[in-house]
Amino acid sequence: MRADAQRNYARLLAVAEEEIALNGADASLEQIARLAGVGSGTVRRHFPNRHALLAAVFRDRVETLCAHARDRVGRPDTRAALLEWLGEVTTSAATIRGLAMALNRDRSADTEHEHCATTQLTEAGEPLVRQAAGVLAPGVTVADLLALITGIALATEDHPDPAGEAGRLFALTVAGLSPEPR
Amino acid sequence: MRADAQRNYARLLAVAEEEIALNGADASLEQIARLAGVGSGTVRRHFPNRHALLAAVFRDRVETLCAHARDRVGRPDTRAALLEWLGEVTTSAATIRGLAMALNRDRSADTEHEHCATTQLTEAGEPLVRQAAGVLAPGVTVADLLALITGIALATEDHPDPAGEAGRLFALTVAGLSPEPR
DNA sequence: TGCTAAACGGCGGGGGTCTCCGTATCGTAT
DNA sequence: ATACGATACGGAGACCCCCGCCGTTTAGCA
Repeated sequence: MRADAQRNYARLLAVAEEEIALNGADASLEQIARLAGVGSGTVRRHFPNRHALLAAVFRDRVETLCAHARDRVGRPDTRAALLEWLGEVTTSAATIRGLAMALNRDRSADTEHEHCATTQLTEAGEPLVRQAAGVLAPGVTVADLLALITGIALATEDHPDPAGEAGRLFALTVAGLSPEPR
Repeated sequence: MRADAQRNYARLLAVAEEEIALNGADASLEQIARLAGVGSGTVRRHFPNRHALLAAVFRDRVETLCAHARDRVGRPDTRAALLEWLGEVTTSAATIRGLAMALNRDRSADTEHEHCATTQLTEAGEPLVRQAAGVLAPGVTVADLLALITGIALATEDHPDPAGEAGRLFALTVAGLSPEPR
C-alpha cells in the first residue's frame, strides 16, 4: 500500500468515526470525503460501500469486545461472566452512535460476510453462552442475545441517557418482565 | 376538503401503504407520487413530512391495537390480558413493514407530538400495565414494554419469519433470559 | 533520474427531498 | 347557467447524495 494511500485511509477512518458519532450510520460519505480533504472517489476506493466503512470504523471496538469475551471463558461463575460481557456489549452498542445500526444491518446482509462484526461477536460469545447454558432459559442462543441487545440499543438511540436506559432494559429482560408465577 | 383533494388523499394513502409494505419506512415519496399519478407537490401538501405520511398510513392499525387494549381492561386474569395484548402489538410491529421504524422514530421526535402512535399506544396500554403491576417486575412501565417490542421488531425485520422470531424473543424477555437462581 | 503502476480527484448520470409558483379545477353565490 | 374566488394541482428548480468512470498526478523502484 502506497504511503499516500495509507495517509488517506487513516484520515478517512478518523473523520468517518467523528462523523458517524455525530450523525449515525447514515452519515454522508460525500461529507466525510470533504472533511477529510479528499475526492469522493478516494472514499469509494478504500471503502467500496457503506458497510465496509462501518466495519472498518468499528473494527477495533468489536475486536476488543471479542477479546473480553474470550478473557471470561473458563471463569467458574459462568452466569456472571456471561452477563458482564453482555452488559459491556449493551453499553457499547448504546453509546457508540451507529454501532447498533451497523450490527443490525450486517445481520440481515444477504451475502454471508464471513467476518462481519455480528459473526465475530457471535463466535466470541458462543463459548460463554455454552458454559452458562445451565442457568439460561432453554433455547436461548448467542444470536438471540445479540439480537435483543441491538434491538434495545436501537430503541434507546435517542434517549437522553442511552447507555443507562439500555442497561436497565437489558437487566429487565435478563430477570424477566413477568416471570411465570409459580 | 375539495372532492379532488379527497380522491388524491385516498389514492396516496393506498399507494403509500403498498409501497411502505414493500420498501419499508424509507420508501421514496417521489415514487409514491408517481404510482399515484400525482405530482410530488401534492404528496407534500397532504403530508408535509414523512412522519405525517407514516402516521396516516398506520393510524387505523394503531387505533385497532388501542381498542384491543381497552377491551382487555378489567379482565380478571390481568397477566394474560396484558401479555396477550403485548403479543398482538409484537406481531403487528414485526409483520407490518415500516411500523416498527415509525414507532421508533416518533419516540425520539423532538417535538412532543401530542397524538403520535407511540403516545396513543402508551396511553391505551397503561391501564393494562397498572392492573397487572403485581405480576410485573418492579419498575416496568408501558413505555419500557413498547420500547422493547419495537426494538425486537427492528432487530427481526429481515428475518425469514419476522413475526415468529419476534414472538419468540418477546416470550424470552417475559420469562427472563436468565432468571435469578434462588 | 526516469518510468510505470497505483492512487487521486472530480465529472456526469440517476435519484431523492423540499420549496415555490403559475395554472387548472372545484364549489358556490348570483 | 355562469362567473368568480378559493383551493388544489403539477412540475420546475435548487440542493444533496450515491455510484461508476476516466484522465491526470505521484510515489517508489530500477
